[in-house]
Amino acid sequence: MSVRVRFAPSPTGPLHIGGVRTALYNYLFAKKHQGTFILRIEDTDQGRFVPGAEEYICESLAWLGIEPTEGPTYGGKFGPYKQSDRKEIYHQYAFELIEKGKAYYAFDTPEELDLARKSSENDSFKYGVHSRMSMKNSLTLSEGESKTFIDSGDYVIRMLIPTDQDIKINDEIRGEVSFNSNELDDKVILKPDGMPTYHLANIIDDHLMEITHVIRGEEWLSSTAHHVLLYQFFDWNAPSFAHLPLILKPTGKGKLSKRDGAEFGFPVFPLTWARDGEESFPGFREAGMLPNALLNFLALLGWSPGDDKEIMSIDEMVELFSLEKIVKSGARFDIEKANWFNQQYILAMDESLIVEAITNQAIANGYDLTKLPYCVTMMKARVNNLDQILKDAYYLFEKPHQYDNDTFEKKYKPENKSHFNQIANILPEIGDKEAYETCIKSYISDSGCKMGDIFPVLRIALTGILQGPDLFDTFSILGGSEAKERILKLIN
RNA sequence: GGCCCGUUCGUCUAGGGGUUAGGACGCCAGAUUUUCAUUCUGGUAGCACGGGUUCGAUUCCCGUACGGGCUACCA
Repeated sequence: MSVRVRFAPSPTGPLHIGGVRTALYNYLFAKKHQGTFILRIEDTDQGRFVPGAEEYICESLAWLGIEPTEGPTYGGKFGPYKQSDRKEIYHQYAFELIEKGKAYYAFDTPEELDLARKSSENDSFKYGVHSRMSMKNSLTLSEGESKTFIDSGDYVIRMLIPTDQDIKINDEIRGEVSFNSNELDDKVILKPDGMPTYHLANIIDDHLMEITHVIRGEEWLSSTAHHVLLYQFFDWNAPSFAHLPLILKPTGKGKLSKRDGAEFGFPVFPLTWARDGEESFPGFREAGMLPNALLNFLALLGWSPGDDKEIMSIDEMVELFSLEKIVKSGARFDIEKANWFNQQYILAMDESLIVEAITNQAIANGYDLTKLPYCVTMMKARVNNLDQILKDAYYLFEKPHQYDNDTFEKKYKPENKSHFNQIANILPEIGDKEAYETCIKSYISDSGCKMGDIFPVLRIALTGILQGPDLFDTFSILGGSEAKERILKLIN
């Protein structure tokens, strides 16, 4: 049987970075086994539906290069791939469970359930084996009473959890995990609006779509017992389960979430999410992160190939990937390491592609595009994300905004003023790095002044700061008259 | 609170009954560079604790502690 895995996000907003990793692992696993990677949209909660979220998910996967081959916009013969389009299917199976005596109607109002919870100790109320007979449902009410509720459509369907049963799950990552059914609640599987809950929809779809491996976050581990039971109710074979460790906040206190980006100062979404009248979130793409660097970093957050290999292409990851190598414990998100990966990818990237990538930014700033290739050559080893190049090297395109006065005062000796004037005057109008280097160095040796007195000041004159690319490269890209102007401006 | 899962340098991890416990990020130092960055070299730092099992446990078992997840008519 060929491997079929699915990534099943719900369109409630932008796709979180943890979701991206789940998608990645599913993708790697599918490719590794020449299987199929499927996208399924889990939009059973109409109240949480966010327009544009589905498009965002697809765009993110496309940007990262881990696209599904089956899904809403990708086609496939197991559709529809959006759960809201499968409502009737779930109905049919929910009623089948009622007929089989594996589920029942419940009529308790949300207020009544709330009350039951609040009046229990520590909110320990559970709608299950010990409490269902004192609640309002088709098990406790007369047939007539039940029928009245059912006819009015005011009901939910709950799964009937068996008593005293051990449910064992053989997780691909964690090994055997077991639950006792007495601790499980009678989960709602069909809501009053006619939509299924995640639990029902999920197992029906996985079965119908012939999913062989369910690879998802650890937050699902607890409810897997319910899912296994549901498979048993239907007499279906359950797929294999693999529950991934969670990606934690940098502090380790809790899983990384939506607003942690603002809290810790880095994106937690692949693409920027900005909608009118909505809270917006920055994305890695817009922050200058390369998709393969992000993937590489994410892959290693919870998995390792078993040796010391760290920089890997997607193909290499596919080759090396295995569920057994996935780590069991949660991993903190470390932006420093993500930046390092990005830097490595920038260093290895073809320079013409970098130029291409930052051209729009240069146009927006009104910069001279002919300088871009040279600028990239000079700057690429000095940044760890793409949009930092033009931010850091703005002085190659416009006059310095400000000067490092402390250093200037420390390095500039008024008695050298004439030397700077001289240098400014002998600069060739155009020339390569060597031309400027020869010109200035020979002046220095002829005049007997010290490099240490001259270079730092020239650097500040040209760029405003002390650190940056090679001084003579900077002269070359700026040209003689611009350099002269900047030198004269500073020393006068 | 209950149930479930986890715990190797600050972080991501390799390893696994006998190892100088390995790598990477970060940090520190040195080399290179007119500066910064890159690159290179070196350094810092770890098996949560307590009991077993064993000739020997970081590794296996049991507890404890700590951390995380779930505990909805959300996914």
